[in-house]
Amino acid sequence: MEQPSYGEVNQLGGVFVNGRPLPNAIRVRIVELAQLGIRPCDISRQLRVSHGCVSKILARYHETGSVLPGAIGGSKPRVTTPNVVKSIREYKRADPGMFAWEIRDRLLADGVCDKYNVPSVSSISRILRNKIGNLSQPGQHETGGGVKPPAPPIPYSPVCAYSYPNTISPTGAKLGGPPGVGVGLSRAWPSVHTVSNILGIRAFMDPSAIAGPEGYQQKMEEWPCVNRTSFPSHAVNGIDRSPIDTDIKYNQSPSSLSGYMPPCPYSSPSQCGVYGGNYGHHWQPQGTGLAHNDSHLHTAMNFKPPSDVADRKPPSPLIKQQQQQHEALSSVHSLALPTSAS
DNA sequence: TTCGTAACGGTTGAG
DNA sequence: TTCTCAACCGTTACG
Repeated sequence: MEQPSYGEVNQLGGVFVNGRPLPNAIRVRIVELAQLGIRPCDISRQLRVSHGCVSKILARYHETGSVLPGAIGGSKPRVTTPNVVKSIREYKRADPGMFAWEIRDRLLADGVCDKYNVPSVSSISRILRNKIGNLSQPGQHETGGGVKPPAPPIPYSPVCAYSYPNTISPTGAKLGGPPGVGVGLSRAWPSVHTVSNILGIRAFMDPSAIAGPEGYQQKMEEWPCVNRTSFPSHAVNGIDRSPIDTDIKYNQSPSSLSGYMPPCPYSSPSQCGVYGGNYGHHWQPQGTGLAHNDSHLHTAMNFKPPSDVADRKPPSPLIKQQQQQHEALSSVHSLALPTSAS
């Protein structure tokens, strides 16, 4: 794919990459602020993220307990696994007059599939037509009961469980507005009691504080803060998402990184690129009085048990996701973000 | 003013 | 290797 050359600037002056999720750190921050009682509209203004996005992220968090973006791209796991096809074939063989909806019910009743991965009636019909045609359409293709069923052409694993993988899709970061858009937070939030100052993220969100003299002109791939290799690369939702490191197209070489920022003092899974990057020149959280009090944030970020999710989605991936998320959060918190000035 | 959400244009990755 | 398609993304605009 084409690497995004530039981020875009939204109406609030925030930088975003169209089509890509906000950095995890921002997502986490949105939830943190919300849990601190900050209104979504204030969060939107403060983080310069559209209120729609804030609303989405918070809604998603409330619904799933996850701040992580969903899995982008790819295809849903196929439900017509060889096992399902085999079962359908057996049902049809036992009762050639069986309707697709009956087969569907039977798949559910027999536990071959569950409600999440049971094929649709149309899918079953397609299976009957394409894969078991000689059984489903005896009038046309019946060649006798001894026909050896064709081998399922699909080489996927016969796993029925349908997962809804969520991935960490951290992407670019706030780098400041475009030339002329560098409206510092100090203008919109002049008080030292602003969310930014309270949480110590002014440099993070303040283009004037973080953008170079050329403002927002760097290509995305040149953004020192955009480097998804800095994100957790281990399993997400039970899926080894090690490729997640490579799916960032606008990464950078370590040399370029060091050219913009001191070596990240944080562990690699952290979003040092997001919060560090350019901001590192202006913001040295470690060892400062703005040391991040992550205890309250950890408290604030206690994720809801996915009780409501269990009924909506297969649970285990989400649990793993939340574990992943917790690690991500720990990573974020390990940035020693100065979320509290006190 | 605040908030929820549909529409939109974009990215992504499995098949 | 390339293409397709359906998932997701965040922004914008509207109510």
